[in-house]
Amino acid sequence: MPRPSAPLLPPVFHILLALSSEDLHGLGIATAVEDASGGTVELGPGTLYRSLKEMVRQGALIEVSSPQGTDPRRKYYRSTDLGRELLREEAARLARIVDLARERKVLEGPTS
Amino acid sequence: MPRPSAPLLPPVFHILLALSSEDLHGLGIATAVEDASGGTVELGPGTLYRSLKEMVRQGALIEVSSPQGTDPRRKYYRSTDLGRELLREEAARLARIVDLARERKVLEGPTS
DNA sequence: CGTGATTCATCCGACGTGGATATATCCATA
DNA sequence: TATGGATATATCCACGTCGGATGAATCACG
Repeated sequence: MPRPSAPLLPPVFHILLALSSEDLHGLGIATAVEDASGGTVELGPGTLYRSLKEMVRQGALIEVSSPQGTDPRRKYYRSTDLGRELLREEAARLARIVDLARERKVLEGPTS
Repeated sequence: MPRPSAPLLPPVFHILLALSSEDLHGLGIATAVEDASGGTVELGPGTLYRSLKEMVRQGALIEVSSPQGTDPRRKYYRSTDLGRELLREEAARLARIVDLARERKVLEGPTS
């Protein structure tokens, strides 16, 4: 069971971020997360479906009817107000950390 | 054993960030991380000392002599070039994610 | 001195992760 | 329309990480 408010679990955060712009189904979320992060974030099926189930139970996501013409096996998900709120808080938390890193000039250095 | 390049473990990242501005000893790092993150990141002794040992082994940190007048039991650590490089990469990775969140306007919403 | 606080360190239970695996069903193609 | 590969959801399990509990040494202070 995830923690109440504290830092969002990374998979949950990335799922919410993927769903911030459009409804997606399970595997669609996985690939969206994968290439939105440049391949640095991996979402195995175990983590994926476990997270989705838990997020629906928690009220961060709802399942919506599949768009016409798509594989009927797909289950599409949409972020709720709660989901957007959780995402916003976590993004703000990360933003503060990145700002701190900027203040300390840790982002400067060898141009990779 | 940590993964090769992939996302830094959060504790390692926060330790490197804490050491980016000054040399600190174990417990000093823990408190620095705690309040730099506004209390959202906790560093238990288990995670702390395990991480420090591993980071020294890996070459991300070195132990330095304690400043004069401080508790001699304290072991002070300093970030190495490798440590700064790892920190820079991870900070850049987080910055990309935050930027993506900004593009999607997820940071806007109820003024908390 | 001696008592409580500080510091480092290790151990262990709890939990999250992602791959392996299972099952069903869709789609392409012949 | 039959068949095989791809797709999709779902569960299970081994592994790794996390942080608290605990221990031991030593410091500061009355």
